[in-house]
Amino acid sequence: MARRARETPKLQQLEAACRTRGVPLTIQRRVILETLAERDDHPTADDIWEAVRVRMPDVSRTTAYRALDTLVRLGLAVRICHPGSSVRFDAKTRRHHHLVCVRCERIVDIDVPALDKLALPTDKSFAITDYSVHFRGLCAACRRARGQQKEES
Amino acid sequence: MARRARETPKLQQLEAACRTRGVPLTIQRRVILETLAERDDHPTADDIWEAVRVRMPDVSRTTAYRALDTLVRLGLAVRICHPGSSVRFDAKTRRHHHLVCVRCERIVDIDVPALDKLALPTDKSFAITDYSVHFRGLCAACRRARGQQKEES
DNA sequence: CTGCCTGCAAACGATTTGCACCAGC
DNA sequence: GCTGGTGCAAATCGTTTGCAGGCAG
Repeated sequence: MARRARETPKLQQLEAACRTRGVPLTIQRRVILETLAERDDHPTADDIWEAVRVRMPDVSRTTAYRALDTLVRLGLAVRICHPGSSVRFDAKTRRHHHLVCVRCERIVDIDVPALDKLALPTDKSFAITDYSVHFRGLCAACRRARGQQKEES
Repeated sequence: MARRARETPKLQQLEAACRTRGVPLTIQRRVILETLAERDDHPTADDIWEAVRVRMPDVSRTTAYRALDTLVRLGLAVRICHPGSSVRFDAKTRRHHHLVCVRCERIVDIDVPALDKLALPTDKSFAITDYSVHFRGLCAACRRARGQQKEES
């Protein structure tokens, strides 16, 4: 009980990542990661901002956005289900899957018949009617680009 | 060549859906669906608007947005990878999957160990590093709500 | 001490909404 | 003809950016 503020594994990761990559470890980043890590819904940047303000009334919304961005860059958080900033549509309504380039955010269809008949998990509270698999990776162009400019911050 | 404008299967579906649900079938909706159906990238509403304007210079951007919305309601198109209008974050970076409520757009984590070791498809042009499965359905609350107010337009 | 980070306000881009007119049924 | 759709412009919402001061290393 008396040991100093217990370090969650996430915070330890943050410290490590900051040290390794020479990124300043600010209080804001710490609190924002902590807040995000406590939740298992999938909060928006604004949700996080609201939550963080309880402990830290002076954080600006901008900082919440920027810190989340940094956490993603450091690999401590992920953006869910949202490549790019605008909604995308698809007229192909039958089951199929997607390749998403994590760099340029291009999305392409992929047909993998073997994945079209996965058993739907039976969840008590959720009536599942369909699914699709999102594969993340680098498209050819981005793989080439990244190969050149090594580690980009 | 002389047969009248070939009806793509998508357009036939549109006609059927409109008739069934009493939704007016306008030229704009027709052209917008046609334009969307021709593409296999995953265009944004604006992309579609640009493309539609080639054939129909007077469509408004608003109509593109509204028609796409209608097409989704009619089940002729889907929104890709984007529940809600803002980015969501998750501190859980290890592989896991999601249940997405198509009505309230809530996203919750689901652990399905059986799905954690799917074989990654080998795509020539895409270097796949990870994946996750998105299950779509109705959460308990929405299932109840929808049960009551039957078919909502 | 130096540079990156933060806070604030303004800018921006995507999407939505209110209203008058027009087209499908 | 009635209802719902369209076009336009303004409003809104989420997110980004430019700049001056502050904190981590």
